[in-house]
Amino acid sequence: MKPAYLSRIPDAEAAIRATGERLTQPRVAVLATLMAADHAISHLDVTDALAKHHPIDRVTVYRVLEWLVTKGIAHRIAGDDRVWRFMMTASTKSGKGKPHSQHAHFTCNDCGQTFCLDDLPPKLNLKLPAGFKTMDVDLKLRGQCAHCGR
Amino acid sequence: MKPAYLSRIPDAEAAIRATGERLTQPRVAVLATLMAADHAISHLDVTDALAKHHPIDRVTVYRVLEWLVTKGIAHRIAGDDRVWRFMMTASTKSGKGKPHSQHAHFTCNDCGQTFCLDDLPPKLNLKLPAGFKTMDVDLKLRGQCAHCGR
DNA sequence: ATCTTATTTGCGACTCAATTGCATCTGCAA
DNA sequence: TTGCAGATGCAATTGAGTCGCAAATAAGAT
Repeated sequence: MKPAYLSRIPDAEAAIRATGERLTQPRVAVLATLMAADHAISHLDVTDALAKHHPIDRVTVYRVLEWLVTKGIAHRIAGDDRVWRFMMTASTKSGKGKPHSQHAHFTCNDCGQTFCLDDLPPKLNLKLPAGFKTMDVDLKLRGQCAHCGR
Repeated sequence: MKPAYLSRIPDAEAAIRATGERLTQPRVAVLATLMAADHAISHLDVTDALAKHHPIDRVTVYRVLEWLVTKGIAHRIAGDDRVWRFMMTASTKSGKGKPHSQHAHFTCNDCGQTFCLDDLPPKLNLKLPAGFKTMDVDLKLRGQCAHCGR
């Protein structure tokens, strides 16, 4: 069976071209891998997924991932194991708009996968102490995902 | 001027005694330091704070901090710089009850300090995808704190 | 189609928070 | 006071992420 990311290569190329910057093999491969994932993945997940058909240096994976974040194509999640995980931004998935500054992540205590819950939160009106100004919100949930729950 | 944590030593001793486990100097010193902090602090902050009067090995600080977390006295926050920071749980502060499973942290983009916002959220009723069960909620805010904002 | 050049990649070395193994020490109860 | 399970200190190790630099390459210019 072929790796799932192969089918996302055309999409990845289009997204990278849209940035106006260089279209390189590592960028295409990493972005396609990210597009094929339905949950947040680590740099190591990316490296492993590409090892067979598109081997890429670890450092390059780090740099491409970081580049995707600065372009607003992906976003970075701090895991409980001190490992960064990356995921397509919801806006990129739907193909338009800028990165959502407010979103929720769900990490399964059993399988360890992190999912991005795009629909949440409907609206949380927080009352901060006087003088505090919020610029970014990140809501993290831990529990049991649908797959591990049954 | 004396270190602020000295005045919390009696409180720290009482809290440790309440766990029914051993009362040791490192545990008292680390917990008193945590009690004296109004924001989340790293293991290095603890080590430095104690360096003069109660020098403690780095590894012991790590272990005591982890022990405090398992006892529900403190909780651990994953920072954006891959460094763990620790803070008293709200329930411990008020002196009763079990660790709150739902709380908010505010990290200042300017000074880098992380504060625990106990009052929040008033209530966020999340609708998860079918089959997902939430066991823990962590809300992280980033922005500008009251001190840096003026 | 080939050349030019700014960017990007790969590799090795490095940083640093955090962890582990183990010998020594110590709080606490008998 | 003593015995010892549990805690501490120290040295070595792990592993994610970063840095410097030479080699490779994408994309516009010739």
